Amino acid sequence: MTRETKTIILDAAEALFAEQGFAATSLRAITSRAGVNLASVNYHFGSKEALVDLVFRRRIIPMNRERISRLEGLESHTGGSEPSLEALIAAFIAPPLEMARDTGSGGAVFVRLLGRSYTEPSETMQTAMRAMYEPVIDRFKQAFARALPGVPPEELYWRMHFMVGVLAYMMAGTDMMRLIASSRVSDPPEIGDLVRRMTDFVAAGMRSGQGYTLSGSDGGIVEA
Amino acid sequence: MTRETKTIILDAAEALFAEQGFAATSLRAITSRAGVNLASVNYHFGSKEALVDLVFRRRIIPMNRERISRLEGLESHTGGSEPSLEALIAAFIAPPLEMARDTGSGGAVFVRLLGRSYTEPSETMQTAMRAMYEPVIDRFKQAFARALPGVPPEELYWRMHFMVGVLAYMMAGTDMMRLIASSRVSDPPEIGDLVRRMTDFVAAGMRSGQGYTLSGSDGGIVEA
DNA sequence: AGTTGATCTAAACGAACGTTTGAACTACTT
DNA sequence: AAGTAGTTCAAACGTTCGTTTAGATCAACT
Repeated sequence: MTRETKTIILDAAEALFAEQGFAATSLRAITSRAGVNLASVNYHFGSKEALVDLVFRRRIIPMNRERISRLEGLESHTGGSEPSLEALIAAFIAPPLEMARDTGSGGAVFVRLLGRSYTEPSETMQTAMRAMYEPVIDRFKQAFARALPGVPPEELYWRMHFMVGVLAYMMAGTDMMRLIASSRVSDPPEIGDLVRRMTDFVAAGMRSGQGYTLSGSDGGIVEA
Repeated sequence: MTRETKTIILDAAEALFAEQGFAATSLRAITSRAGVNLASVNYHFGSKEALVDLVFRRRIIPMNRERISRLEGLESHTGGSEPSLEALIAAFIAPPLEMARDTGSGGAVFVRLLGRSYTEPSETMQTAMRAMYEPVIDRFKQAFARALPGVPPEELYWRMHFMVGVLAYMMAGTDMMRLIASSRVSDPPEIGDLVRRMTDFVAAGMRSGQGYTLSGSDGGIVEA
């Protein structure tokens, strides 16, 4: 069956890309893991590059649709009042993290791959990511601006950057600190817990300096 | 001269790794850019893998020494009182970000590379990073625990994760949002500004739920 | 001047890469 | 039963990879 082979290849490629990266993963490794012929990739996808593109497109598009959907749900169900900052953040970060939970359909593997790809420098990857993320970032930026009227646009821009950084790192799941930590804590992070921890952290960061915190950051610390 | 050739190769490799990643960068590309013979890499370093290792070791070790040095400076100069949370965060994030400013000696290029490598999945990279980061993480963990007595160890563990995530993403400098942003803001981020913005964001996040914020999340971490 | 040890050079090694080819196989139509 | 369009297959294409080799070049010391 046509459909099956393509899917099998996509799944195998996804897993290997997440484990080793794009350049380090050969078509032979992919087809071998998928149990299909080497030529299948070029037959069904045209090239390795096109395969990479489809691996991402297949998951990112529904994931971002889910984000937008949750955001619109928040905006319509609150009546006149604005959705809370925490709700906005959760709408943005929960879809990928919940995807990480579903180990069955390969979502978990993809999330790791996506997390790594946020910092992928290749031109192809950058433009592809940009195209897929543009509408999401735009919508959320407006929502955050309404939820944080006291934060100037430039500052908000940076804080959204910071949020993306936190999310990308957790998605990549490198767990640098876990590898190191002398005091090992709860090993399999519960997704609901993680979303809540992250939401609280990011929300506090986004509100900082608005009179909500006691943060006494004097510029003096910076220069040394 | 022995010293020079090794250094020239290290610089060229560093730049290309940052631009394209490890696997996508060939020894021929490195030696060509460095203007040396192809065999030089194997002669001076033994293998490509050993070259990669040295590229990191050369910069990370002094960088982490600087972090520890700033931390010790804080701890000794405050007399009896503990250093502020903001000061601790700045001691951790400023060295790499300031390194990103020095475009002359290649520091800027290395910071991008290092940021990307936080999420590098290869076994070699992971264990190398672990060995270099272990002492730093341990020391800062203790300092943060003293500065945030109300945050339970497990929660603190996650919040340090979040801090590393923010830092790694900014170091990688992918600027996903900048590529997208319809409203372009200040283009070359001033390092001092960035350190302050990031410190404020992370500090607020680290303190969240301690009664310092109005964060309305229902999480059970409420501290008197 | 000549020997020695370190460094550089050009050339080649086998292995692995992405891609292409033409024939075999499969399922379905007429 | 023959034909056809879609798919799979083994094999090979030319290229590039990391690494190795043997000889040239150089600086320093007896």
